[in-house]
Amino acid sequence: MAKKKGKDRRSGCPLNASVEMLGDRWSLLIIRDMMLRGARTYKEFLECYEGIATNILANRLKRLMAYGIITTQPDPTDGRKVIYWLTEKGIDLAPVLTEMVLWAAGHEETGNQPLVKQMRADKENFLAGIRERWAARNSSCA
Amino acid sequence: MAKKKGKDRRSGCPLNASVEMLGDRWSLLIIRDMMLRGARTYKEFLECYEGIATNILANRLKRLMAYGIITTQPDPTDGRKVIYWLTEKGIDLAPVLTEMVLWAAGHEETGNQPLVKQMRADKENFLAGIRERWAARNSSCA
DNA sequence: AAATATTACTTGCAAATTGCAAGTTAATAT
DNA sequence: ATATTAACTTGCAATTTGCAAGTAATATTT
Repeated sequence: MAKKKGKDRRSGCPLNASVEMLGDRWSLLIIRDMMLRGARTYKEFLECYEGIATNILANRLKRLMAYGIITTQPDPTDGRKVIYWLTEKGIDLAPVLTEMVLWAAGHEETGNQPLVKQMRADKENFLAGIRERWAARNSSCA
Repeated sequence: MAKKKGKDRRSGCPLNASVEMLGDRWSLLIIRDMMLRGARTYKEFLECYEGIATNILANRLKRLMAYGIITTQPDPTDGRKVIYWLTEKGIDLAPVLTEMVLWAAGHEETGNQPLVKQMRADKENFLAGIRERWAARNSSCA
């Protein structure tokens, strides 16, 4: 909730905004877990095996909300849980994530080759699928 | 030159590699300055108006080199200067940057609208242009 | 209904990273 | 010869991170 200092001098090129919002070690991974793995609760994020610290997770979720990339809603069936959703702005990051995955896969030995293959084989179709699943989930809980 | 701890537990999905290499406030901006603005020397990076600290810049350049994203070469006409180049792996990040710019432009008010328009109008062509200029520069100095 | 467990956090503190200012070194320009 | 420039490095304070240990509000179990 600080982050007020360097904003002005980095406002020239569009990429600055993206880096401001996503340029850290965790934000994109959280978004990936929501987009690709169906993670929706705090606990699920913690368990997504990357070993993020709980205070950092809380902080990043707040930031992503502040940037309008995710929203929350209490779980109607369990009052303890909070459900995190990708907003439209959030799901619109799918092409970015896809290109990042494809880039890494093209230059490193990476895991989850089936996913990579699917992305490479038909990117547009892959992206359409992601958005479809997102829309379906959204409509079923609105 | 540290960065040895969390590597193992984040090696499952391809995105982890990308975030490991690029997930910070500066790396992508440096790459953008090379790709889009023709920055090639230490001084040019410092002057690219984002206000990066000089020690951080040195550190990030080292990291990007260690990851094979950039290389160096002494300037043949001025022994003080070091020229930084994007490798093929580096220029392959163009689609990632482009998607990031387009994403931000679609959801925020961002600067450099002409660039955004060009990207949106014909993404493939825009990317081809970037790669072409890169190849041209490379061949003229190899 | 009381005790236990779960979920989503917060807090405190040490360790690592960042940012700023001020060097340093080697090569060029004057 | 002297001053300037380019590419860093160093020292140190401030911020951020990561870990361990809470806490508060439900839900579940006995």
